[in-house]
Amino acid sequence: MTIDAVSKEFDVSKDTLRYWERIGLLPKIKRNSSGYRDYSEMDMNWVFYIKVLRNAGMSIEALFEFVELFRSEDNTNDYRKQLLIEQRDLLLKEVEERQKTISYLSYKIDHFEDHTLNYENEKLVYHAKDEKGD
Amino acid sequence: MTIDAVSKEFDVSKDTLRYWERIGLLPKIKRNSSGYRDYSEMDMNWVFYIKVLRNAGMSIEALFEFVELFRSEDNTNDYRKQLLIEQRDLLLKEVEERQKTISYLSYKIDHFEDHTLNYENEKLVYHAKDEKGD
DNA sequence: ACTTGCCTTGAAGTGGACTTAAAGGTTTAG
DNA sequence: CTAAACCTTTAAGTCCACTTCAAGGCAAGT
Repeated sequence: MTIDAVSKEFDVSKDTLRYWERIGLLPKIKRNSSGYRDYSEMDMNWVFYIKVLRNAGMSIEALFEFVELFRSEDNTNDYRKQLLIEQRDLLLKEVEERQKTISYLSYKIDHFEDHTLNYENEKLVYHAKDEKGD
Repeated sequence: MTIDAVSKEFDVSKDTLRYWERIGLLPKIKRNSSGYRDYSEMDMNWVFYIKVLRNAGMSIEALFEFVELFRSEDNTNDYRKQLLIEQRDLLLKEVEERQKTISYLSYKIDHFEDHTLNYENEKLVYHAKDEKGD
């Protein structure tokens, strides 16, 4: 598959695909007789994988660990699975943080009329455990 | 309150506090006789507010709109409230995206044994709940 | 053959959000 | 009084993740 097709298939710019390959996130892509990239099925899987995890906010740095672990022979599946679990839990924590801000904003919206900014009160609201307290 | 105290109270570096003020996210902070910053209660409210929204991933750009709207006289509360709602909904969407990746990772974890990377299948998994697809 | 447009590379540039440096004034402990 | 430990400013530097540029090779239409 050509770089243009892959770019369209996954909605990732051609430059980004070349960049990911250059820094080693993607493996060296095979070339056709003209030196153009020809992506294999496996390459596409990696593009999908990397895109999903990048979209979820995983850093390039973290993705290196990921990619390395899944490519190297001398790692057990248990270890790989553990990494997946770790990354999921990391994402879960991040989502929890976002949720806190969302309910804080909801509080501000619901109590808009009596709102005068007061960080001491709002700190309490912000850090209140997920109880729909009014 | 001194810059050092504010920095500690909100866990935001002094440099960042000066930076936020310089670019206009924070108002001009009053100075004491030595020219040192002396943060008022209102200033602290803004620090809290900005910190919460930054932590939630809101860009400086978006925060400008926010701050301006809440500072200017000629805007109705309705308009301000609308902005809060918009920002909350934006955050909600982002969280939904993250959730999708979380359940995708959960799927990968649960089906680890029979896993061979295959983006066509996994795309389906990833977009399972989200009928629209791309 | 020419033109248009896609592909290649390495290097340099961009944008966002700080962070650090340099040079100096102020406060406080001994 | 002196030195450490604060504070001030403006300007330059850093980090991340691309993105754009420059110079050229390859391919398809007319």
